[in-house]
Amino acid sequence: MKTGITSFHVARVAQVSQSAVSRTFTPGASVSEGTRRKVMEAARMLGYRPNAHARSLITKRSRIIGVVLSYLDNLFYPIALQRLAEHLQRDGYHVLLFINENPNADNLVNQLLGYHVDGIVIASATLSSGLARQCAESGIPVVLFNRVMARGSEGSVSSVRGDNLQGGRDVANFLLDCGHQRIAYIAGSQESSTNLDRERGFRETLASRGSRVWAFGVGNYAPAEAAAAARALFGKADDRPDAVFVASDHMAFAVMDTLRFELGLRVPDDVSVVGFDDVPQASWPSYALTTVAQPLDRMVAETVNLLRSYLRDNSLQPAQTVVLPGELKIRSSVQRKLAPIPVRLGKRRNA
Amino acid sequence: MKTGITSFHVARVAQVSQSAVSRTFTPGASVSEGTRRKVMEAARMLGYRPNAHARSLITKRSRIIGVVLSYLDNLFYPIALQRLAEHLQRDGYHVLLFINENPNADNLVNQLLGYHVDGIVIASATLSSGLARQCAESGIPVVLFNRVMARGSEGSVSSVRGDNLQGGRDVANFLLDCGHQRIAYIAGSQESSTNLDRERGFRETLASRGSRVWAFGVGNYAPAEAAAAARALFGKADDRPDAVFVASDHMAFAVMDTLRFELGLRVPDDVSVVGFDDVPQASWPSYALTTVAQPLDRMVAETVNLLRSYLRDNSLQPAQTVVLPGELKIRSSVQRKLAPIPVRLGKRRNA
DNA sequence: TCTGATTTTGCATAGGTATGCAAGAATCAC
DNA sequence: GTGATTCTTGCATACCTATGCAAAATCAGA
Repeated sequence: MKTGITSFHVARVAQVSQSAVSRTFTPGASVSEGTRRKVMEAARMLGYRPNAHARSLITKRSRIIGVVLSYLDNLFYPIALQRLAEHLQRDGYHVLLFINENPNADNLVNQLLGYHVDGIVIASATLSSGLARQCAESGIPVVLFNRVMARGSEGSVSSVRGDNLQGGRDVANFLLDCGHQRIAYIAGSQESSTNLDRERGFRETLASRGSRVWAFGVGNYAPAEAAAAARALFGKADDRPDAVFVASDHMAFAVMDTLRFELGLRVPDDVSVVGFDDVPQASWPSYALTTVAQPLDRMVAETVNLLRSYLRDNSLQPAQTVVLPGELKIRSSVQRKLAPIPVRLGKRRNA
Repeated sequence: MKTGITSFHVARVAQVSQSAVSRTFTPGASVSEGTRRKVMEAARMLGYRPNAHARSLITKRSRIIGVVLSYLDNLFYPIALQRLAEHLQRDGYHVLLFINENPNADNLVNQLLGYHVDGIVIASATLSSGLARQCAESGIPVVLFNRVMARGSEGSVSSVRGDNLQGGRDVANFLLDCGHQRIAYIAGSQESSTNLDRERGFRETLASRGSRVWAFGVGNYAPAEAAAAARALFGKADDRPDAVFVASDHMAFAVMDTLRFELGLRVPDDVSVVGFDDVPQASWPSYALTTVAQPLDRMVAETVNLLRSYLRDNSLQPAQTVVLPGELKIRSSVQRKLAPIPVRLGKRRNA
């Protein structure tokens, strides 16, 4: 029962030519109902499956999408990956997974190009932007997922992302509206565009309302580092922040645990906490984390749409940037020190 | 800058034959240092990469491993996937991802076989066992990850898994040793081998020590269903269980949240909770979940080892079953009602 | 310098499929 | 029944690389 059955074997059994077999398995090709039946019957008997490599060699389409990720322990990415793979599978495409362990991913992209993938989705925050451009130059559509190109190469590849800038603004407005005075920020990776945008929107809005970031730490999107940052910011009893915006839910959980179980602080009574992403755990009662929900479903759908449009006519289409609005999910991790005020109304009022 | 550069183009530029180009990119082939340099130089200039499809067409090795998963929201699987991909990448292999949405994965396996993958890892609990055997018959090594074949086809494919049976026993012994009397069980998917083994070890050990499962619910490995089961088991005030073993951490978190925030029960004071897997969250202070740690690293390493041995000499090797011991991680989600007793000592004592 | 051993190189082909082209079969209109 | 039209079919070839084989080049030894 070796896997050496080719279209020629099927052709012989079905008493037709190899072309007929090929056409039977090519959607839209011209085959009569009679031969189609004969071929299908023979193929079923022999256990024949068209060789995808031979097929893509001649059609120049592999029906494979390369996906680059750097870590999967933050649930945001596994869920995105799952949805993406499901979408693509429905269209007959499949995901070839690349884990970007060390920062220099140049070796990785070479392998990727060797597979002649039909498209590339980069959902990692640690890829060099030059690398992404190199992919685009090979004629393969590249979509950055939840990421934007570094300054200077914005126009070279497409990107789909949530509105991190506005998300940061919304958090700032919400915390000020709730009456918080000493607001801290715990950053993600300092080089990632997600963190930069969230931080900028946050800082600008605080400034525009006469406030500022009271204390600052860096978590690098790693829970352990975020916990350490929380210890540093909240360890001393005097002038402790009364609220903290953490650049991702994944870090925010670690921060909350550190505040509660290590430092003996209550959330939200002593400290309010806000996250970003709205991963499933954020809604679990243990955390009930107020957070900016990323429009994950729409992000995946837009990513697939972009790829589809590039694949349909592979003429050089201009790179597109899709920015989708998020939504502030208000849960009980933030204390309302002032009487409830409709969010986003008192925009010019001082805190 | 199209991607149509072949070994012939490189050969012309480097003033050598196409064979020389091919040999330069084939490890171990016979090329002189001079031609190798010329070829590498020309390849670099033209941006040449060997076409993986043409290569696998002739070598009959795709260097692709198909991985079948059905869901990624339980962190156990994304982390396993990441480790697996990293291991394989180091060996020059890559992961082609298949998400098994609907139970009838027959369509899925056809596509898989079409890619002529070098191996298949099935890490999903919802694949039909007949399907797995069909893969094995095609001459492609199959490894079941964290899963065992259904009865009747045990010998057809290899499997790597933690010792679920012993894990269930350990939990039973530990809960009895701690003095619990009314012990409940919330099951995973009733068809999955993981759940069946955990449940069997648990029940048998309870029985051998004169106890039994006091109450029973089914969570199907889904947090929402597990929460519903917890409501049903603990909703009434009289004869409430004093401990519950939940078949996975992922469900156990939902159970703990339901107990604490919906039913107003304290963990572990009112109810002790034990999980299975030891995903990262289990050690977070909010849960501090006592659980059976799966030997994830060793499971991945053994999976890669099995695949490697099959790939090295593709003669038909017998299917192997690797069972790796887990470890009970004792945290604060279980109350010790009796004086501390060394675990696993009083095995024959009645509860 | 010559001989034999060894390494390097090029030629030619195989691997499995899709597809343009022309010929053959079927259908249709009359 | 005939000619025009559309559908099917088979032939031949292209896609790109790896590799067996034999010729050529290089090397070692005297």
